[in-house]
Amino acid sequence: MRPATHSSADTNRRKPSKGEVTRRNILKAAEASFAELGYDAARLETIAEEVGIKQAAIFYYFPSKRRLFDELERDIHDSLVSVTETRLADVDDPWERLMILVETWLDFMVARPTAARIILRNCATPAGEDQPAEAYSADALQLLRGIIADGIAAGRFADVNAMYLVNLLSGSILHYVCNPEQLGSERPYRPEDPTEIAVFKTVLRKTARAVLDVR
Amino acid sequence: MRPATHSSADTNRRKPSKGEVTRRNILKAAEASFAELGYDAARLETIAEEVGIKQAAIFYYFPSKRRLFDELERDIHDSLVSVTETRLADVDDPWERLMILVETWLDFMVARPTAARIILRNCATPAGEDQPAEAYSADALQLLRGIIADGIAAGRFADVNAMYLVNLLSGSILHYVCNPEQLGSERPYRPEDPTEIAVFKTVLRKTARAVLDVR
DNA sequence: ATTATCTATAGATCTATAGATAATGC
DNA sequence: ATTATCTATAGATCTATAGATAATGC
Repeated sequence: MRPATHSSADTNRRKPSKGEVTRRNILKAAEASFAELGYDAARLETIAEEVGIKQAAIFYYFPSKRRLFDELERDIHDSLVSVTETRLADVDDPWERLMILVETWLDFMVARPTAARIILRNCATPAGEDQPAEAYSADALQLLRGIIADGIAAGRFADVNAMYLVNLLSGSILHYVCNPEQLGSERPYRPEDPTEIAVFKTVLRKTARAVLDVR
Repeated sequence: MRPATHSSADTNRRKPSKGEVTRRNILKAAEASFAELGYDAARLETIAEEVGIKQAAIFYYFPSKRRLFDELERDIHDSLVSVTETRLADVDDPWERLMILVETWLDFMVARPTAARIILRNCATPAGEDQPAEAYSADALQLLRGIIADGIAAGRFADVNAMYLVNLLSGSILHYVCNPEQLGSERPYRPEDPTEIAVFKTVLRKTARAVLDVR
């Protein structure tokens, strides 16, 4: 028998059964492995070991490695969209909304760098017929595009293709989180350092303001 | 017998022997495969097929898959540094130098999107003991850092950590090239379209100016 | 002769399945 | 009983080696 899908069971706070705990631990360990090594290099053996079970036990919870990965990606993007929408709920001004979105994304990636690495790897992979890579990130990007469109419609933003903002803002956010370890011993700044984050937010703000000709 | 390394032989223009041609074809096919699929998912079988030889023949030219990949990466970064230095040769003004560097990098990545994807994948991979991931990109990044440092020293640029510029500029350049296929059917812009490139260069220029407080 | 390529296959992994067994909770 | 996990292994790959053979160029 397959364990219950977490869909509604997870939402209602209940005593998490042993299986549910294991399932989440698998997802967590998988996220770390996939982020560090990429889909193909990541090994189910290692993931299971991290959880403290045998490799074959993973198949009790997930029908295949690919499905495990897919669920992970789904969770990452759903979480991002969800937290962004929450923070945007009470704000109307396009510029404020844009700033909140950018800061939320940065905070999210800093708190969950494994997600940033997985998304970055996705960006490197051209979308094929098998992999409609857009699918997962579409909602998040739509949020950003919508804000830009609103700002332009309201005459607050210059008429710029949202694509450039996506590349500039979300691209650099991902790099902010993923790059440091790349940059060697010289100045290994800590992306989770609050001071560093604050400075980078200022940089992002200046960037958006310049590109969108705000004020 | 191993074939001659391409080091000096390549530099002096000679009749390329059959082996040299095959070697280059392998590198080219490997670059396409590694870019599309990543190191682990890429298969030597596919690469050989693309070249028109059998998989085992690759080992006549390269001692291992890893070495093949390493040489590729070396070539990508050497080419980037080389073309950048050439274009920078006669320019002194820090701001002009920065703009030339950024435009050169963008042109390079647009002309060689496989390189962009490979670099992007590298960024996603945390540097381990085995992989001093910085090694290859160090020279290119040092070029950018040097220009920023000069500009700051000359009082032309605000005193900003070069890291932010790296994340912002090189990060978004990579995304500009790699992202489009990710963004689905809505507006699949062509990163190699000259008009698109010109606009994006303007965006990058505005960004750099804003962050560095130029003029 | 030397250089380039092929065939065949060893050896190492890695996912996934089958069936047995242990732990849990009503 | 049901849920969770284990052992054992089939089956599919994939890199890399060994040794044979074909093509090239002096």
